[in-house]
Amino acid sequence: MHDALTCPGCAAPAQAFGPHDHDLCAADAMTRAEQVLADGGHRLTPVRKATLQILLRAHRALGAYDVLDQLAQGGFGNQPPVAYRALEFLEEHGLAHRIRRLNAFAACMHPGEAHAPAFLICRGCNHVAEAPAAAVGIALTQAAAGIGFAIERSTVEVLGLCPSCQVQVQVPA
Amino acid sequence: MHDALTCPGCAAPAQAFGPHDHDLCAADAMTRAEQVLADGGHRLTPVRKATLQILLRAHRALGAYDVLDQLAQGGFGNQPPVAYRALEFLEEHGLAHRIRRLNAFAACMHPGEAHAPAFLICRGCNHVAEAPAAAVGIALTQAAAGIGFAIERSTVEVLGLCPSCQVQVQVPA
DNA sequence: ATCTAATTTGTTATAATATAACATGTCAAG
DNA sequence: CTTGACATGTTATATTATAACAAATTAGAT
Repeated sequence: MHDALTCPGCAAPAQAFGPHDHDLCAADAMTRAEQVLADGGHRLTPVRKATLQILLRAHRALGAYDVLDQLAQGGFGNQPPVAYRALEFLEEHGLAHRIRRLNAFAACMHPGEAHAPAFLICRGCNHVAEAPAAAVGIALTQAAAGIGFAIERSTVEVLGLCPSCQVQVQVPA
Repeated sequence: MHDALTCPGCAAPAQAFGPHDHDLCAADAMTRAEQVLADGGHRLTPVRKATLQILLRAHRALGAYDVLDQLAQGGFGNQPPVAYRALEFLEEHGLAHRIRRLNAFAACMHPGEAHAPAFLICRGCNHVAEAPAAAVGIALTQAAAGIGFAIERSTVEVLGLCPSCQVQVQVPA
């Protein structure tokens, strides 16, 4: 059910939906994750590290139970809270993103950098890409400021068709 | 669990989180809903109408099972698909919005008008307001166009504190 | 070193949300 | 007044998520 591929921020925008060397863009993510956590005085424990590695290796958005299966295979607990806790921890610290439309989670490829992620979800190939959405964040902040609302977290997700699927797939999922 | 108040588009932006006469702004919604559906050759059947009325009267975001309870009390079926089908129908036709962060649904107060809704969810008082987000839509469209992605539906939700809760509530939910 | 307090992990159980599949009913067009 | 499309009802189950508590581990204080 969860076959949504993703590599947010992994390539330049123009290549986000194209092929690229995921190992290269993911290689550094773990290191930076450790830095981010160390800076904040938090720990990248075994389950958390394994969870992040699962997301990084998957190179796509995974459901919590998909992650749980892989954690269990790795010798960790096999009950839902094991996965949910690790995923929530990663999200809290900006190391993973939750994609609500898919009930799924994806590794963040540029932890530490402030960013309000905007996800482009292709209903043709199920790829998920993170768009350069600084302008979106600014527009949102301004709209909120207009009525005195203080934004803390944002969810920006769009569903549509990526370039290649615009040619091949025209039927709604 | 679902006590998220909402009245999207019901008042001017500055009053979105303030008091206002909901009956006035909701009064017209049903009429416009009927027009929108008639124009498209669709039917506002009893369950659908009842569902929309439930959302309008609630004046807030309701979970599908909350809606279902009220439908059942109104003599309709009491099984989940009854509510989900009506809610999905309303959403498809722009008469209701799904708020994914809350797993909830809210009536749209200005059906027919093209709009990519942006919701402001206050974690203090659970109010939900729809922000004037034309700029957000434009920014999203441009970001997507930059990589050739064709947007079909968008989800824009932010969590934070509304003006009054910024004074009273400072503790995360 | 080792005690203590806080954090983390594991487990049990269950809650909350959502959909598949099929039977029945309704409605409008021909 | 029949037929085909659409809508509703129902049964059953799938999927996603959390509450509550026990056991283990870790970091810091002494």
